[in-house]
Amino acid sequence: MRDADNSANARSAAPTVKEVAQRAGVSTATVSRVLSGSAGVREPLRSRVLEAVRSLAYRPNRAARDLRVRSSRAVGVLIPDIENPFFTSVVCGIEDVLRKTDYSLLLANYNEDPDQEVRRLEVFRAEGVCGLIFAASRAPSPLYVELGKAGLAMVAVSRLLSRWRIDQVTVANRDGAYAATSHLIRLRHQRIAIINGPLVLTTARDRQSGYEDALREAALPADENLIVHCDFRQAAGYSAMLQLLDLACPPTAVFAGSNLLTLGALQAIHERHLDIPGQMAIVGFDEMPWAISLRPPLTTVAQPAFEVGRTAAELLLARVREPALPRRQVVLETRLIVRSSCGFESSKEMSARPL
Amino acid sequence: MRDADNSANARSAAPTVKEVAQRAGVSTATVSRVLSGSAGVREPLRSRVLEAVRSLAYRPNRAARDLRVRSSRAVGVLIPDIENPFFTSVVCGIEDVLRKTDYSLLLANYNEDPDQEVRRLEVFRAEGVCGLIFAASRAPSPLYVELGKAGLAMVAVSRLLSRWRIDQVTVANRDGAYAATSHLIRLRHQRIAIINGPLVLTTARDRQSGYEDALREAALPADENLIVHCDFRQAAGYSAMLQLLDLACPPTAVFAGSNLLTLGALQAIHERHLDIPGQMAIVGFDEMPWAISLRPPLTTVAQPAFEVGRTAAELLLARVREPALPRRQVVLETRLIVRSSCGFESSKEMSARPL
DNA sequence: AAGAGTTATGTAATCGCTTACTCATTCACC
DNA sequence: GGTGAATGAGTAAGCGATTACATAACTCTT
Repeated sequence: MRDADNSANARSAAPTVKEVAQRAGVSTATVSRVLSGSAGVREPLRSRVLEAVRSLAYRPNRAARDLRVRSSRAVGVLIPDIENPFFTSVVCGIEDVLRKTDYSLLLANYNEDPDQEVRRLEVFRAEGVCGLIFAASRAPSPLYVELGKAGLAMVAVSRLLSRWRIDQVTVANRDGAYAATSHLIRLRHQRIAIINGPLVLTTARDRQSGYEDALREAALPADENLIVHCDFRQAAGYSAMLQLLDLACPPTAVFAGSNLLTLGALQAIHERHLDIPGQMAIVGFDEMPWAISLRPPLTTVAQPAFEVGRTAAELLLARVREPALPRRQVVLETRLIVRSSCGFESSKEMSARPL
Repeated sequence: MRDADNSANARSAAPTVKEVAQRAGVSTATVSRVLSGSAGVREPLRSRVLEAVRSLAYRPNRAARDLRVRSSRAVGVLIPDIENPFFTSVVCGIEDVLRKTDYSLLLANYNEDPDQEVRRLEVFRAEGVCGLIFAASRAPSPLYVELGKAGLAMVAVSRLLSRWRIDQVTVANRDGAYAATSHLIRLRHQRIAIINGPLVLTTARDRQSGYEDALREAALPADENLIVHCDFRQAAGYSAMLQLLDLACPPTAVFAGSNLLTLGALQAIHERHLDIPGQMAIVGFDEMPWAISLRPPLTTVAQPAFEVGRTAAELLLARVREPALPRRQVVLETRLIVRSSCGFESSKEMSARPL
């Protein structure tokens, strides 16, 4: 029962173990053993196999291996928004550790869309990834828990869902938000707004706490109108800022809960031709390589995104190799970088600010 | 010869065709036929199979399918720099068309490093992608041609290597650069510098031509000192700009040949506390969502990155399905977006500029 | 030097799926 | 109604790798 020649689409006959074995004068088992680096194959054969592999430019067929072993060497990385510099940095961190292993990285972006999110997850499942690093959407699919129950190694980054008992790596969101808000308070702002992501996400919830804690500590009233929640996209930040600007009594400062929200807010402020920080101070969350070239240079809470990625990859690898490991949760530090989008403690603008 | 139970890592027994067949009371062949949507399976059986599939939540095992068919349903996308917004937009475009098919996307980033580039390519090869969309590095690996010869469907985006005879999608780089430079000339600049990528890449070469053409046409001398080549990273743009600024007779305007170069140049100018456009005008290449929030709002040549991605994906799919198609090369338009980083035709700064 | 123990290699089954081929129907037409 | 063609469903052979088991080839030890 020969199949028809389907050469059309196929690359011209890649060599197989069989051919390598033949050329080296050994069995396929021996070839496989040499390649997997395992157990003993003695010297005469060993190098003959290696030589045959080299001369044929043999690369094992992944599909065959995966089928046989029932698990692949690929880790899936699922991010909400590939156009968000924070996540791209995280990906770079993941790559940095995976590069040194023989695991490969499958990246998928779901564009903050829960439907696409499950679609991508299914692809990963079908593709048989051996592990998954992800940042869930605002409305995370139950598929995650299902995959977890099925024994897939997983680690959540950045956005956590509080009740999940899986490995996680995130940053000190509360502290960062607290630092940002305190900075604004120290600068004598009284009406401080926050533009934040959806509270389902711990990211947003923790940043919210930091903001509220700082306000409370300074005995500043919390004005409901100054708190706006939206998704994490730039367009949302833009509308949110517009909404704040249109308030009867608008804020004098705003804390934007993520880089894209910051960019959106900035855009709105500029469109209204307001002076920053003179008429509106702004502090962001997340560092961007071009933050210094923004108008004005942006004061922001920097997250160690690259390190988040590195850590996540390390946790994942550890769990892939040792599924029964106890659950770990790592929290990395944030750092307030003061540039000029909020003014300075003793600046002229400050004293000129209307109270 | 039963294998040992390797349940440790494996997900708990996913259902197989066999089980579906059993439950539906048909043969595995029938199940497969129903699922592949092919040829005739008559009504009583057809829906029984579908029902069984649903009730077992059956998903075909990709590894098995790929092994059998000797080709996968995954297209590889290889980009030079995931932190470059241009490429992330391209990826979004690709995703947008792939999403509507049953092809999945495998994304890899090589971080402008030729070594990593071949590493990633090998992974794709091993993973058995059915097609490849890529932007090659400054020193592209011969592995590309090898893959091409082996019959892999490929399309090059953005960065072309002139002698390759493969499907390509790019933009009107010469025209864009010409427009940018002419804009500067119209604004009465005489010493116009260019910070550009390596000339091996058609991207850089074409932008160079546009720049030179505009200069020549205006009978402006081409000063070697004002032309600097480097890689496409932000750090390179930064050093390049510094180098220009340190010239005995520095330029009054600069055309930066990509978004990251622009950001780097901007940073250098800001660090030197020079006024833009008063002391240094700048025009960039590539649009960024936050271009309007840059200091100052950036005048730039916009490329339709998303469309580049869409087109590339469409070309690829067409070629996967019909490998013998004649080679196609599509060039998309660029558009100069004038904001304020170059000043305006009749602005005060212009007349005040020292000649 | 012979048996026991150890290690190196080969044999062949198997992973889950697709599909060429075979056989059993059904259908159309005279 | 009988024959040939067309169509539906089943059988089973692989795809290329890994690996349990069998076997052959060594070490030792006494």
